[in-house]
Amino acid sequence: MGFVHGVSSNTPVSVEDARHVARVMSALATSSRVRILGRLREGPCAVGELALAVEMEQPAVSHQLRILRDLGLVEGSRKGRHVIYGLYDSHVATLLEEALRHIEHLRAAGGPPQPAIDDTATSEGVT
Amino acid sequence: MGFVHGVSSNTPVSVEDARHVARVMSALATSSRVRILGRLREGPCAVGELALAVEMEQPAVSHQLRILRDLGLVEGSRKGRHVIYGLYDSHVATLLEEALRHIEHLRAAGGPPQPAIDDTATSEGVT
DNA sequence: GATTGACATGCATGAGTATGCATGTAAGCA
DNA sequence: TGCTTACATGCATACTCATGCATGTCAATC
Repeated sequence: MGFVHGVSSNTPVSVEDARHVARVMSALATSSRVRILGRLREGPCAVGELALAVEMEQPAVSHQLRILRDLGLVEGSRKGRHVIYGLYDSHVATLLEEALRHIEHLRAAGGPPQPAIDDTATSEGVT
Repeated sequence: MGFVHGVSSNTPVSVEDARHVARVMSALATSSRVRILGRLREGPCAVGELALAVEMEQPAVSHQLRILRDLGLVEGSRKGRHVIYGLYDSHVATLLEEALRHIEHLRAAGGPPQPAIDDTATSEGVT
């Protein structure tokens, strides 16, 4: 059993922080948003283009963008009749990359318990 | 506006990866689990102790532990009549710390849009 | 100013899930 | 074996929330 003891950083997590973390992380708790952020990581783009890229309907994308915007993860600015969205800052990209790196790590490790679920219908709306 | 273009890492995120990320991150999407992980980060401990630490009822903690276990974030081993739980590996701690670092970053930046919601009742069961 | 294009928002629906309560199960102890 | 402690699991409930459809709004063009 490879437990991880308080090796160097055992700062207690306040309830407030926990809530804040949960809120921000909940943005990455849905694959649709992760895909949106993933696309945005490649560069800013308009809503319609985003919808095509992630294969979702425009209203759905707008809804998710609103959430991501409220959380301060993305930012949009009007450009003519388009609204170009992009990641709020590089820190967001870092967070996303850390998440990706993590699952990569899991894959490499052979994956701990890797649920048997096919995951095909995990909060996903597959048209 | 300070958009983040594809400066160096624009690897497209596959749908599969997005789902996986979403799944893992959903573990951190609830403050109760974040608190549990936060406590565990300080060192392994039994379920009852955990329940006291995070101020939740034992069954609730068990339920969340099951989820975290299924996701491979924590690990438990029987020690007499107790079951000691701990973070699965240091990578989990890293992920948690990155999340904490992120909200710290947000705070420092004055916080982008910091929703006006009091958040007092955001999926939380305040005894 | 009327029309078309591009997003955003409102509303309703359906699914996932966190929590509480009661109960089941494993492990020490008398 | 019977009892108590420490967790886990089942079930029911309430709630959050992602999506779809319809509609409203802002901007450019004719």
